[in-house]
Amino acid sequence: MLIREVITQRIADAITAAQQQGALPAFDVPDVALDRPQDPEHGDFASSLPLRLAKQARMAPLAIAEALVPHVAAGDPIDRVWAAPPGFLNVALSPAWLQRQVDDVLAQGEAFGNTSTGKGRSVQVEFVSVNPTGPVHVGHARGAVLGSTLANTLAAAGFDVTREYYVNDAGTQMEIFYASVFARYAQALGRADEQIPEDGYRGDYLVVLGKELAAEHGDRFLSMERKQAVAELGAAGLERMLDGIRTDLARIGVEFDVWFRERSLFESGQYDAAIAELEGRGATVQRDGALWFTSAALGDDKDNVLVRSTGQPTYFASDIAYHRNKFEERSFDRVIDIWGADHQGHVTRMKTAMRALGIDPERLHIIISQLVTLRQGGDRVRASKRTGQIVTLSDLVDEVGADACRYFFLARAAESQMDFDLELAKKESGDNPVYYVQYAHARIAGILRQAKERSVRWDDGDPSLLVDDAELALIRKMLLLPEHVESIAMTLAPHALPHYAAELATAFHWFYDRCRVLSAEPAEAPLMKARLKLVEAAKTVLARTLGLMGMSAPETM
RNA sequence: GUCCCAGUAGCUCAGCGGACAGAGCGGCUGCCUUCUAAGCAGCGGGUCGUGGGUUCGAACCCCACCUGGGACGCCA
Repeated sequence: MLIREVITQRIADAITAAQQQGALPAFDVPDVALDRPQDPEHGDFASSLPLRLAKQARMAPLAIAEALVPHVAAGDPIDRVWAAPPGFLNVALSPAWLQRQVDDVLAQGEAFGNTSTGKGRSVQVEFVSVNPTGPVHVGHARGAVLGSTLANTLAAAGFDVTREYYVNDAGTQMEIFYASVFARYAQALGRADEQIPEDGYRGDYLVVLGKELAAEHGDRFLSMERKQAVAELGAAGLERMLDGIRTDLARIGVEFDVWFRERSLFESGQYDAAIAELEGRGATVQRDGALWFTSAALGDDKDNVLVRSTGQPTYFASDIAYHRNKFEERSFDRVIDIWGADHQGHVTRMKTAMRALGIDPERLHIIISQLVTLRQGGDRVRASKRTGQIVTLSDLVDEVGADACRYFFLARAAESQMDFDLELAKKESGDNPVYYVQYAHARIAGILRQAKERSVRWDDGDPSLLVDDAELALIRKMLLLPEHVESIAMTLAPHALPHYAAELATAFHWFYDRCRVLSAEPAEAPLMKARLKLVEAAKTVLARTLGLMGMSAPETM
């Protein structure tokens, strides 16, 4: 049970008790609305409940707060409860309880930070899903980092998480891709007359791919029947593109449990079944030779084509089948999609489609990750594939490294457009928040390393000796991790994590500056051992936080 | 024209119904005989885009407008 839940319950009980004894009039007990006040003067927790209750109770807010104080059960973990103008109820945790949490953190080890929020419910996080027609660029990378961190955090919060990449290996764009691959392959074999289609993929990476395929397969596809050659060579090209995408993503620690093929929806009949169900529910109409989803009648701003007059299904149609598969075939309790800003217009119609299929759209959470602008000094480079200026993920990792890449992408809310400052990310100094956080971990590791070299044992250390403000502040900060995990699982906004990591590092650096840990003085041995416990616990929490963010926790720097 | 996102310190961004609006970078001052100064402490810096409204209380909710970005295709 999280400490905030304990406090919440104590206050709720206090209201009931106060009412029973006539100190407060009768009314329904609302949510306690517990805050973590910014100012330490206001305690560890604060409730503005009395302010909200004033009208209902017909009492002054401060009087309500004062009436509640004597009814909040005293004793661990609460040290003090008091009313503060204009009507807050403040709660301070007891130092003794805080000290004991050090042993608790050590006992939990790598599991510290876990919560039972998810209760084992299943959640799928589908992210990146870049069309395998080109390399991963920095805009996709933001979604990749966001998705993997969200997945890590949801797993920590007790959800059964599936990380999934949707491979668009069907549809018109792939036909164009296959034709482009074939042209580059033929060109690599000296056939200058083979041209990239009008709207084909012209990136240099396909020239390279064409040469590789030519080297591997020779000219046998040139003598084959054209249609079959394009299909077979295209399939080989697709797998190579996917390998490249997989490799690029692995460099920033992004991995998937499932690579779901769009084609499988057609092969298994699930696509037909989804369309048939929409038709059966009366959500479609034939018009101008095409099959339309009548989304306008369901509240969307317009209808959308499902099957073109050519008989070709649209991307939207197979995506509906895909989402039906997530909810119906695989029964995920929740589904989280992370899409780029250019898919924003797709959100409403997908939710509308779910409703048309009888699936509660509330189970589908779509996060739109906004554009990334790369900045190098004063110069700005738009990171968008369609403007022609491709800045690949691979280039970015070469430039700034995986950890900086992850930290900077994570530090911004998904819905905010962001600037990625390459200069700052590359700086190997404390100006760079990445190093600031990792340096704290390396400093901790250094202390523990030296303690071991001196054969110091600290498993019998007594945390009740930790009374310095910096020591208690560090403990308090450590204990916030599970609250952040829980909150991120609800808000799906992991950008709180890097901010928390920086705060935790600050708390440690302050402690480090004020409290010497290692000592050769026998008289100081008990305090040293207590501090070693604290330091080890801090290392556990910092490493876990970095782990959730997919970043490394260096032993030395 | 319609829809979505953003507008908070010189810059990049947190905060999104409560107690004097925060951090990092940049600027200025101090602090290394002792566990890594990739650190710590301090100073300076803001009509929270504008105008209304709701509320005991608004950066946060509602309405209108302004600015920037994105989306409005039988592309994905």
